[in-house]
Amino acid sequence: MLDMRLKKLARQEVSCRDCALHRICLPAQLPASEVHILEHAVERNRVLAAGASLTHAGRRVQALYVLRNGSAKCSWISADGEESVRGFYLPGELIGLESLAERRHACDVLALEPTNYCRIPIARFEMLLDMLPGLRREVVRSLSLSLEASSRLVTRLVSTSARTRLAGFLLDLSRRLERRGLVSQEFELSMSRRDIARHLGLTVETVSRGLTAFKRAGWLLVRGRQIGIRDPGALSALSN
Amino acid sequence: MLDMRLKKLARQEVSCRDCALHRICLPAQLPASEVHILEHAVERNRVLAAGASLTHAGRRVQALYVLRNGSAKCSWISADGEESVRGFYLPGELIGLESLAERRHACDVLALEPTNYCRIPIARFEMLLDMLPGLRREVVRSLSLSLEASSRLVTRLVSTSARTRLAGFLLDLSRRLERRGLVSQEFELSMSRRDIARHLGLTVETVSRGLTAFKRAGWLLVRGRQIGIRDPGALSALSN
DNA sequence: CGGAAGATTGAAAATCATCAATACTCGTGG
DNA sequence: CCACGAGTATTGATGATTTTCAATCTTCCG
Repeated sequence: MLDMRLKKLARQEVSCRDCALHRICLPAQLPASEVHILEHAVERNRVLAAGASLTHAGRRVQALYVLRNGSAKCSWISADGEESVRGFYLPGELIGLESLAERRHACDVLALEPTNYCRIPIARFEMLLDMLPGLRREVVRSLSLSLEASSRLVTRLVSTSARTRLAGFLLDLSRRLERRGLVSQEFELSMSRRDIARHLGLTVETVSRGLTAFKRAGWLLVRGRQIGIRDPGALSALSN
Repeated sequence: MLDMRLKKLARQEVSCRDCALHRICLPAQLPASEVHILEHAVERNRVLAAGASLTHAGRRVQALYVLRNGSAKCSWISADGEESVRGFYLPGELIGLESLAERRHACDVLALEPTNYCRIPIARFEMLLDMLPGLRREVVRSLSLSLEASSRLVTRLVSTSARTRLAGFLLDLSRRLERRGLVSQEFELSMSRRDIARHLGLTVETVSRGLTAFKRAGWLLVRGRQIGIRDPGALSALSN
């Protein structure tokens, strides 16, 4: 018994159920029996230094990933050398699903801060997919949700005004943090202004000016990367 | 034998294999045995007048759809009454997958021209999903591809210049038509300039000016909604 | 033919990008 | 501990692009 405990401590966790993310992560809706099988396929406690990358665009997909803490950006360098940032990953969000069909990663995923993550080798995952009906449903669900999130992002990007896009971005981030049980009104941006700009199709300067405008309006507290949302209603009214 | 033929004619087709889209549609990569089962669940030969809608945002998902000809737009009316166009569906593209998780449609889908389509009731589809491993793989693949397409759209929208977005839109449309074995250099836009504008986050006027600019540059033939691509290379260079 | 919706074009105003200068932050080494 | 420097962020001035407003033209359908 004690032996078990020590082993558990040494490897931090053995089970997905002990994980802080068990309410959000892939196993959340899975029957216990399937979780038990799935977690044997998961390589836990992997670490990534800030700036290190998880995937490279064009490389073969070897595994799926889930961050346990920290955050990552998903970006792509186009032919002319410009970087476009497709999005940011928060803990519990499954990484790599969109590359399942093509078998090659569509973008670089790069840690924005020191990060722990889980890794699931793709071959074992696909095997399990054929075995576990619950996992299957969860994957379809997860893909479906990603697609919806992507659609929302499109809606946000289509809004012509820079302020609107910025407000939408901040609110989306806030909502995703809230879902993770984190403080959603006060948080620290892990990404640079440049990353936000590249993500929203704006320039660094416009992002910066937008933030100070929100600050002056009393809607936001901004100190460097520390953000406090003071008037979500006003931001929401803008973003719609 | 003759009886069978007549019946077939009367209902146009009974099998997915007889369909003109069999190379692109969902059953394309499916083993024959599974196609056989799937096609019993498909309601064929349904029609939709131009302007009629297939789904309404917020309504429960009853079925998935695939257009057989014609085209549709996927749009969403935001709180302030503004319409944002998430995208356009061409024949063979599965409609409704992104709403699978939420069980409610995320947007309105509306026919842009007189359209025939297939309908698959969602309950039967989900039952088949548990029975047919090939179908499962195809659905995951299809979702994964949609997600990738959505990512590409994001990349396009993030490009700051209006011309760039417009060029990317036209090339994407051309590629999708080509994949369907249709003429990809000469085609008719089924959507209005307003729809294109709402889709790209621009105004009608900017879209119009962009098209005439491309025309003057000799890259495009434009006569109303009739488009001829003369210099795909130039457009492609712009869109990257 | 006439009317309505869609599309184009022009001129003005607003927004955003670009260029440039300055300030802040953080980690490193003196 | 302070200074330095690189990377990051803010701010200002200018110019380009895009929106907005308005007028005209085209197309399509009853």
